[in-house]
Amino acid sequence: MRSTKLSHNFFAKNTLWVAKNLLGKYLCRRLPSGKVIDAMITETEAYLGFNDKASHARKGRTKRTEVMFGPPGTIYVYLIYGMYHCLNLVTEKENYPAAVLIRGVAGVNGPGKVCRHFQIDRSLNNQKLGQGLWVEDRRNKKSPLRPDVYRDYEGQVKIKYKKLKRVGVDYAGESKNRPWRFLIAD
DNA sequence: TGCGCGATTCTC
DNA sequence: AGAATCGCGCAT
Repeated sequence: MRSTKLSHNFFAKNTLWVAKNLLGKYLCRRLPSGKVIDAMITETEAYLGFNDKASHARKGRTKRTEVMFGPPGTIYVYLIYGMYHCLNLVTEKENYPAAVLIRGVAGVNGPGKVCRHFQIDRSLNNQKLGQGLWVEDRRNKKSPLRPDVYRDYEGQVKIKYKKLKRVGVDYAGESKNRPWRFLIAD
């Protein structure tokens, strides 16, 4: 089976493109015990730029958001509601605040539960993808396609996805209705 | 130094 | 609908 670890270059692109194209990829984690676990990414959300009123970076560079200004492929983990961690992957170019929130993987729905499943906490914050955490593209041209996967006229593997409003950002004014949540269509 | 809140989840 | 629970950002 062909399996390629995504390079940082993959993340140095338009955040909406990254959020959409992470669907169907595999999130992989080397646990502290050394065991490697993985699951297919099924749901993402994009947080994009200075003018996104839903983004943590809407207030600019702060101690917390500094990581969102870092180089693409950086891991951003924060604690929410004092008890859940959320995993983001930093996108675009350095000094531009953007990231993709991993909202769900196969069998695990919800960003807090994703981090619990993968044993992700803030010790990974500001680290680079690669050692303890990485993403793989496991397109296998010889395996039968799932119902949510198809090929375009050039034979490229594509994934059917839905575009919806982001969750939990009602405070975000004009940004709250942006369709920047992506999930694999069932 | 203090205060209010949140890119959530679970229970009632 | 309400609770749990705490680091961060901003006001004092």
